[in-house]
Amino acid sequence: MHATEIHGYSFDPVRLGRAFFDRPTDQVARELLGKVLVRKTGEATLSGVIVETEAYVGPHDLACHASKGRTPRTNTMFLDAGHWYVYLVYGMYHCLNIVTEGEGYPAAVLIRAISPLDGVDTMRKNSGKGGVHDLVNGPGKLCLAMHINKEQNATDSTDLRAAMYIEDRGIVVSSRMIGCSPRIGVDYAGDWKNKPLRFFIKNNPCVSRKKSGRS
DNA sequence: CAAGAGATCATCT
DNA sequence: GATGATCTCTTGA
Repeated sequence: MHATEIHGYSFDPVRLGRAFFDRPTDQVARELLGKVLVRKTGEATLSGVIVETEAYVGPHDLACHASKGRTPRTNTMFLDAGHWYVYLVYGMYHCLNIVTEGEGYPAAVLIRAISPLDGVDTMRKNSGKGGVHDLVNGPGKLCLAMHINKEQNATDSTDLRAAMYIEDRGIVVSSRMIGCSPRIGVDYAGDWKNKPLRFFIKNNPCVSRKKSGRS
């Protein structure tokens, strides 16, 4: 793939390996900002810079699916770090997560929004509509545009043959560019609904538009 | 602009 | 039988 160039300085992309994801979930969620999600389908390569994430930190986190125990669905979150966890919400939209921390410990990061890089035309075709900024600014829309579904569930992003993975292209996101808020859509989660576990790049036009802040 | 409803179904009780 | 880690559209101030 092409190297990223910033101020004449070229950076060769590096695919993130298991060690990156096998760390505390909130830290992984923060550091995923600025990394690049790459999705290869038969017809195209789609990619974008991750600009919004949420951490679901373990079985004690009442917003985390795994707080209900190990079931056929949540089993994916118990896999080793770096696996994809994809599920259907509201009978209609898929959500893309990447498993974090060690095998047997259920936690993951929800990828909520990206800023498109490659394959914008294909994304628009998959979505059926939308301007560049409205294509992938939300977990459901992101999966629709990038043609992500349960076929990717429980696959390993760190496998060299993987059709979907995350790479570092040398984009630097300093801590003062990062905003933080409660997670979205988890009002049922008791004490956990207010925990600041949503992370986003401040003032980025591709961050999903919903309560508590784009700034 | 904010608030509310409806779509729609896999998953778990 | 109830419930969502969402999104879009409609209503009303």
